[in-house]
Amino acid sequence: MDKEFVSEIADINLDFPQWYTDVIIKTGMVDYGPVKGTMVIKPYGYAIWENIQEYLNKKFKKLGVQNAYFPMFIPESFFKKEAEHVKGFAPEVAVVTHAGGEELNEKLIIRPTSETIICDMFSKWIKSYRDLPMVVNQWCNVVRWEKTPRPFLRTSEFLWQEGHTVQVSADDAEKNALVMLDTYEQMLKELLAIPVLTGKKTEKEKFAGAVSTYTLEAIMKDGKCLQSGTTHNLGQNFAKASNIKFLNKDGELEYGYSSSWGVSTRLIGALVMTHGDERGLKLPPSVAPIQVVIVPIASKKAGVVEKCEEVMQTIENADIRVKLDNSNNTPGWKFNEYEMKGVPLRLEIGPRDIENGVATAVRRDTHEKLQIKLDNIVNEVNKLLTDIQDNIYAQALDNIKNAIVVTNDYKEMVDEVNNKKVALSYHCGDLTCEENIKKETTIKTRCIESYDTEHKCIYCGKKSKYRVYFGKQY
RNA sequence: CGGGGUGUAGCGCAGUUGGUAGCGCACGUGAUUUGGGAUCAUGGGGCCGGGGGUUCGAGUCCCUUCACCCCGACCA
Repeated sequence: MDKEFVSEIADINLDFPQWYTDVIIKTGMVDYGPVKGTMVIKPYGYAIWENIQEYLNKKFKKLGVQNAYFPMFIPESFFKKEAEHVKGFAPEVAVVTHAGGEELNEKLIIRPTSETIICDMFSKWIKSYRDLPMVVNQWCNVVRWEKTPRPFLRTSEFLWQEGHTVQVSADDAEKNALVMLDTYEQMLKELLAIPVLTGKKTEKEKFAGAVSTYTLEAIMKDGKCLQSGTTHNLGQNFAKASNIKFLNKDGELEYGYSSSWGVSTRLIGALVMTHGDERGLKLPPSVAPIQVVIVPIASKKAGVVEKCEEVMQTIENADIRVKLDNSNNTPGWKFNEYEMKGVPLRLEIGPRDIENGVATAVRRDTHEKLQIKLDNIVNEVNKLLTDIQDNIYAQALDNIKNAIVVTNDYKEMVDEVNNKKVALSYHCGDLTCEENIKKETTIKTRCIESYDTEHKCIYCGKKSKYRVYFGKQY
């Protein structure tokens, strides 16, 4: 075969949506469920989710987060307590009207998010400032009846974690939202190798019922942005709706201040579209279900299978996720298969390698082929995996840098945004800066603003925060 | 919810003026193979998305319905 690889997925440059669908289906991450908008997360996709869970649970424990579980059915009356919340979610909730063969007295909402039910429980548990902060997380499914579903990116039912806290002060609630934003950013960087732009959502786009919403925006290979996580400072809005009151140090009764934050299985979609290439998935080693695949060459020749099994054991004992593919498929088939599945490192072991005391290693990220010594295999593999992880992040960072345009010229900014690029601009956000407001309202794209950095306003020259305008979005 | 498209074997498709349901891949079995998607032999697999019509006869024509995909408006 002349071709270096054989592709059974659409061309990433010609048809990105089809490429995405092909990749997630053909790598066995996901399948369509029988109900519109539902998906079956298959073992290869679920393993990624498990790795995300493992990472976050460790981080959460260090931050004093406790895991718990709340019911998925929410009484309609609970749901209606917070006016903005209802307005925001009503169009997409699923409602149970019948159960046990009878019509229910009170309809049950299937949670689109759990603020209302969790806050109701909190109101029973919280009496004093000594009970605070209350910090609880749950891993669960939620249902939002979306009109245009896509696997991982937008499904009628999806998996996520939702953390909910009650704090003693407005300041603490705000701080918590930012600490969690930071935690997510670290996770995206360290585990998924996805660089993000973080910022505060505009009034129009913030969470229904929140005081402020923070977001992490990742840039996909096609230039569109994907919201990859959010944290919210809910102020006293939900505390008032659910009657969460505590006695403060001065003996006064006060409403609590709450926050909430979540990331979902959408992260898997982000992973695919951030790193993938013409061969398919490209997974960072930290999150890859299979970090190393061993492909035996001429496996019927004496000693090959034995050597492969020995190497696999050695690597496995070092806590590296390794797979030995002893199937009857040809080596070429296996090369293509595991490249498509995004396995970061492939080890080929055949008679020639065994004779030389080496394995032929091929990197998924650079396609670089090198010989590594079998008697030092664990160190060599670990070194390569670390290097691959760093390189994949660097590549993604390059992409994002290329996508961003920093401009002080309004027209240029609009052009770039329409051109699917991401435009960074500085302005004061001051309602008295008329020119700013007038111009801004003509941009119809997602926009987030900084919450901690000061620059000069491009309109009036005053010290200001920056705003990031995204082109098309998922 | 608007615009476009597709439904025939697990997947990808063909099916002529309406006349016995096909091909490739995948799958089972046996053998030979193995450094970029192997070869031969042999075998299993179908309510042609659903419901109505027209007809001696419908995968094919007509009506209707459902599902899914893509592009827009709304959302993690």
